[in-house]
Amino acid sequence: MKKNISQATIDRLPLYFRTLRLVEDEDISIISSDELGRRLDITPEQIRKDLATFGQFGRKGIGYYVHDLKDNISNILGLQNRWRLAIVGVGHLGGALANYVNFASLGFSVVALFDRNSRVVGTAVNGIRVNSISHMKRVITAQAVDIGIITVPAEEAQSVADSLVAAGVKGIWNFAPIKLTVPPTVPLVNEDLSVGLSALSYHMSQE
Amino acid sequence: MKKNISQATIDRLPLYFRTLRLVEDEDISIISSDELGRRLDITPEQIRKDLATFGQFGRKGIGYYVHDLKDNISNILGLQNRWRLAIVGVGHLGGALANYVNFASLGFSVVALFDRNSRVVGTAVNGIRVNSISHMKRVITAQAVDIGIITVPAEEAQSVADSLVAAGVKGIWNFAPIKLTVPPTVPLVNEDLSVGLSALSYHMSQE
DNA sequence: TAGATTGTTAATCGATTAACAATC
DNA sequence: TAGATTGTTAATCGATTAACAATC
Repeated sequence: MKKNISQATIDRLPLYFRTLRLVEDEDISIISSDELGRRLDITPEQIRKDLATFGQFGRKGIGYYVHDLKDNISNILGLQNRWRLAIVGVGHLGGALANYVNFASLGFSVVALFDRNSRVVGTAVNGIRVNSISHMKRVITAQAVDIGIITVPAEEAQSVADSLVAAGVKGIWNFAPIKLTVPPTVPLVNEDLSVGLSALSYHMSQE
Repeated sequence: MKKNISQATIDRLPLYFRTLRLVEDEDISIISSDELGRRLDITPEQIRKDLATFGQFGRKGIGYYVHDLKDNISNILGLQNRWRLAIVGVGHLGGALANYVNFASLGFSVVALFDRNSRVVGTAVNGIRVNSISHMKRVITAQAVDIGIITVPAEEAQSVADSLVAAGVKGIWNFAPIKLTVPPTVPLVNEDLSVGLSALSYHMSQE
């Protein structure tokens, strides 16, 4: 499928998904774009437009069936793939991500950990043994890893990205504050935490 | 100052800042929008437009003085304020943020930690003692905390946000996957990690 | 001077918002 | 039927890109 879907729309889908799960837990079976918008501070028009990009999920005069819409969004986001994750760099942040419970509830599972430091290799985090980076290719193949998460210092990030690509991962989630170069066939999402914090600082400094 | 500056522009400033620091370390004193754009995969026109929003920092025919531009961006972002941070929720993620070295290099310092769990209260993380949430107001005042970081489960996040606002923080950085309601005078930035990971999943699922 | 490069104005592109016909 | 609500088209708004005069 090759439509032109904006990143803004894609980034709102997880918010819809998250809210539909909460609504479902409240035993509400139908929701309007109005109510969904109210819960997220997003206009109902925006929500209908976003959803209409992917199909007709609602019923005129009624609203959206919560369970159906949730499943549809899950499929649009590709969550049914139950992606397998590897974390490279088991420092504080990598270790925290290895323990992050919200991933599991979205169908992701952490199946491999890597670190360069021989003092960390061999230890276990959340029940997962830490491997040496030098064994990356073998372990990633054996564990059928889909996504590589980079939580190493910026200086090492490009070399880790290269190794991950060579090992055959299908996507990269990068926490290192540096621009990575990867083949266009490998989707890359950057999660530079200092961007958000700096933006907050900016807003706090205004008037 | 009350111009209408887009969030997209604000989010690019930390990238410029980060790159200027690297460039400065390479002992390069002048850089063109072209070279800066090449290093970040951003068009030079975009960079000039972003910077022109805040003033005239370059010299026609020459480029930008790296050190000056870096300082100007730092001031625009309000980093000279050297904000003081408190982290509420010392689980894996909160603990990782308490140890995150990149914050210090941007002028932020973590000065207080809070947790609800009495087994965690009294322990120290990165040399900082964990306080009970019930002492939030007193400690935040005493430590002159500017920014509250929320790393508690979603169910507790709104109540923590309310307490932080009541205690007088000037801004909130929220990692809990839930929409928070805060007064318009308190800037709020959401850092929902599952958004980025879900977006990656989406892109990996396309064709 | 000739070449390089900014700052700014104009043109284009894309995303959001508004309006409303369709229909439950 | 009357009221509610979607899906979609049209209008608006805002951000990016292109062009170029100014000038180092």
